[in-house]
Amino acid sequence: MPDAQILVVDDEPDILSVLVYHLSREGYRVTTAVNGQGALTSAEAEQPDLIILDLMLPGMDGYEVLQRLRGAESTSSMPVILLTARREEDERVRGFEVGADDYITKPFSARELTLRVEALLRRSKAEPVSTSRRVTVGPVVLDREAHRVFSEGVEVDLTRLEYRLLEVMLERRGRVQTRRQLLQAVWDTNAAIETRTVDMHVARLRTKLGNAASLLETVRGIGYRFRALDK
Amino acid sequence: MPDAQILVVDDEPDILSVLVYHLSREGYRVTTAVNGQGALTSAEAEQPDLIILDLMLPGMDGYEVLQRLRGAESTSSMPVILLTARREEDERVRGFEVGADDYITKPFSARELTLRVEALLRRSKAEPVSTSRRVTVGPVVLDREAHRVFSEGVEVDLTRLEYRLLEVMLERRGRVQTRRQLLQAVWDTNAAIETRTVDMHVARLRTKLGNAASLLETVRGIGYRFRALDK
DNA sequence: TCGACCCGTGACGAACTCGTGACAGTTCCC
DNA sequence: GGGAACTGTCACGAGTTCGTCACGGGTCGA
Repeated sequence: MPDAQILVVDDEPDILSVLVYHLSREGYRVTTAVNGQGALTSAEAEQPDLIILDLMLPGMDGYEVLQRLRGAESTSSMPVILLTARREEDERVRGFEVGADDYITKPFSARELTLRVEALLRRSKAEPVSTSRRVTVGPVVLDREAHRVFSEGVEVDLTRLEYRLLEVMLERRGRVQTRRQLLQAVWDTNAAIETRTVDMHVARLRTKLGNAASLLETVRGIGYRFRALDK
Repeated sequence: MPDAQILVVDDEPDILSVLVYHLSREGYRVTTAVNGQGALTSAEAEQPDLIILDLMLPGMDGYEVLQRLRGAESTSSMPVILLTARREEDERVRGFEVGADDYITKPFSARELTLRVEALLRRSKAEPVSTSRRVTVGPVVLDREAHRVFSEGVEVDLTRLEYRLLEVMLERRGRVQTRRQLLQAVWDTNAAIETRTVDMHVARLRTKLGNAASLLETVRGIGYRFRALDK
């Protein structure tokens, strides 16, 4: 975390200054933007290590900013924490679907802020999630070449969908995946499948993973997340 | 990894030069090609130790290049790293299916590049896959010179296709092979053959292998795999 | 020409996989 | 504390996949 640069985007001066204050005190370099256009420009130009983005902005709202960030090559994998007053699940779901990495609801404590910032920075530094023929997360090993999976050293026998589901969850470890996202990633095209079916497969996968099942966490109201274990 | 020769295939001058720069600096001999035809020719002529292949090429694209490499005897087991900007899963899956050994997504760091190159060279050196006169995996011995096969010390009499199928499975032991891959490897050219026919030959091969048949595993929904018994 | 062998395909049953409804357990909010 | 929303688990039927059998066409040598 030392010397990381953070872009804070918020149009309310009060909140902006609170954010800047806390983050600066923790030793981060902070830059700011007060609207969507400025956010995009700064993100592109300064390549910050993390962005904190308010959803409610004049003109272009947070979703659109996020969507555009994800669309551009140079910012597509930039860690983003969404900031919102709304507790609505729909909002959060939409946020994760558009590609948010984490979420903070107002009002928030300084401690919550820094914890989330640290966690996200650590995570994105840990692994430039890329595709290799073998993925290891804690006690879980997935070997793409052999198409085999081990949990705590023991081979586990997975069906095609279970394997695929695990593969996706491991690749996107640390990030919440909505049921819809999982459907899209695991079940090819927009299959006409109940989102509840995902739960079923998660359950089956968990029983087969044994003790490691606890790493596959439920995020109530949103979806699932495979815990990212930093080394 | 000292003195290994690498063939880099990319039509974009910028990326090509970056690749050449980094690889040369690491001490590799580097040759280049800017399109599919040139890649095939160079691979054939220079027998590089590794190929880095961009997916997006003018004319013949990376998949086709890879497919042709895998189809020709002298290049069929050449280690290939695919290079792509696309993060899509489909692309990756397709890449592995066609026979890529690894994958790098743009943008990549110099470090990631050299790590993957080293890993792959090390790996392919470790298992001198092809053209050794004799392949032994557990109780199964295939003697290329004598064109004979033994299972648990007993000679087994195989037909031409059975022999070829076993040979391919042994060469690629530990890796899942889809029916399509097997068709391509065993039945030369894109024969118009039902994929189910592969099953039939696997079954025939199994009965002849006796107890060793259990090493030739079915991976439901995917294909087959010969269990790798590591020394 | 004939028989022996090899090979590709269709058919079919067994085993497995998967999606869904139902219901119980849990969590969250008021 | 009570109710609503959400999640875990069970059971079951439909669909898929795979192993095996049977058969017919093709090839090759005698």
